[in-house]
Amino acid sequence: MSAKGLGRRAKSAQQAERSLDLRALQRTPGFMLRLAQLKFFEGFYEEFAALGLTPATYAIFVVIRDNPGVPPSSLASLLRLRLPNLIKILNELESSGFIKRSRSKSDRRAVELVLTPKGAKLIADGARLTEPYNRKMLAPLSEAEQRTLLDLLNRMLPF
Amino acid sequence: MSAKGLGRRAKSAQQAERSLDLRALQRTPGFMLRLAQLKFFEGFYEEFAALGLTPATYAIFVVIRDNPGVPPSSLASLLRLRLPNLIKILNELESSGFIKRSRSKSDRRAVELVLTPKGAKLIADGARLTEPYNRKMLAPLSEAEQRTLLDLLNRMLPF
DNA sequence: TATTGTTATACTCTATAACTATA
DNA sequence: TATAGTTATAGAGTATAACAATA
Repeated sequence: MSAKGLGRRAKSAQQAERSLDLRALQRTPGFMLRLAQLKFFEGFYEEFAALGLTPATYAIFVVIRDNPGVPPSSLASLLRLRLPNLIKILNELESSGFIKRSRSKSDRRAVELVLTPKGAKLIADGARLTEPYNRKMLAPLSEAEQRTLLDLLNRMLPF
Repeated sequence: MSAKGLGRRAKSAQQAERSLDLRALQRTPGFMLRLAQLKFFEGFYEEFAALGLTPATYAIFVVIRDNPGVPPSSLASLLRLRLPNLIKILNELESSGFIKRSRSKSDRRAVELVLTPKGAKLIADGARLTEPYNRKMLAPLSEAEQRTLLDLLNRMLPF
């Protein structure tokens, strides 16, 4: 995914768009969710680019931080990633020294994931950017509305 | 994108997940928006597969239907697609006989998009599936909450 | 020279199949 | 036989560069 938005277009094209009838899409929750997610992801790349974090690695770090020893299979299922795709990311995070893999003593097939001190530092730095970033993305809404939105999203999902 | 969800996993893995601490992600709007969008897209592929519609082609048909003559550049900007990627989809829709391209008389660089009767029939059939599909996706919310969610998403976006 | 549409192409994300090792 | 992890690989989706036709 890219950090850049769509490029600027000619004035005439922008004017043509303003006069279009978009009411059907505005009443389409799936389409509006896609736009909202794009906004959050594009904003994320801008805010967290200096740390090298992506939405995916951010979520991975958070879950391992709060659940040391979590296995890759649980992580993949929670984050809605296919296991082979998660493994590729974990390989990079481990070879960069952010996480460590070890085998479970009770079941030697199972892998236990933990953050290294370097990984813990990275997500701690990232966590400091999180609140201002979310505030910026949700700026058009009041604080009560922001809480409502988050509540409705949680209730929509089997999470 | 696939119509299938993640496969079923072993009981022990599911139990391990239930005991995980996910509160940080649940308070992360960008992550919850991603999950919500995945739910809508996966549900969409299930409901609209028989018609051959995807979320992208559905939105394209709706905008052309409500704005006959809309140019590809406006369409791409509205739907947050890059123009070259939209062009590929338009090529398929035109060669399948769903849309028609013609050159503007006032500016012969500009293309004007319209639905053929075949395309109009397809989106009319799709529109009939839309309300039950949205109701199913939003089932955990009351009707007032569904309206609130849509309103908050609209207000979050410069749309 | 700038704009619209288009082609070619590369890169990222996501998906499935098949393998290893443990149980 | 079944499960956890891994590798290899193919397929969407999305990105940029460069070109033709027109303004």
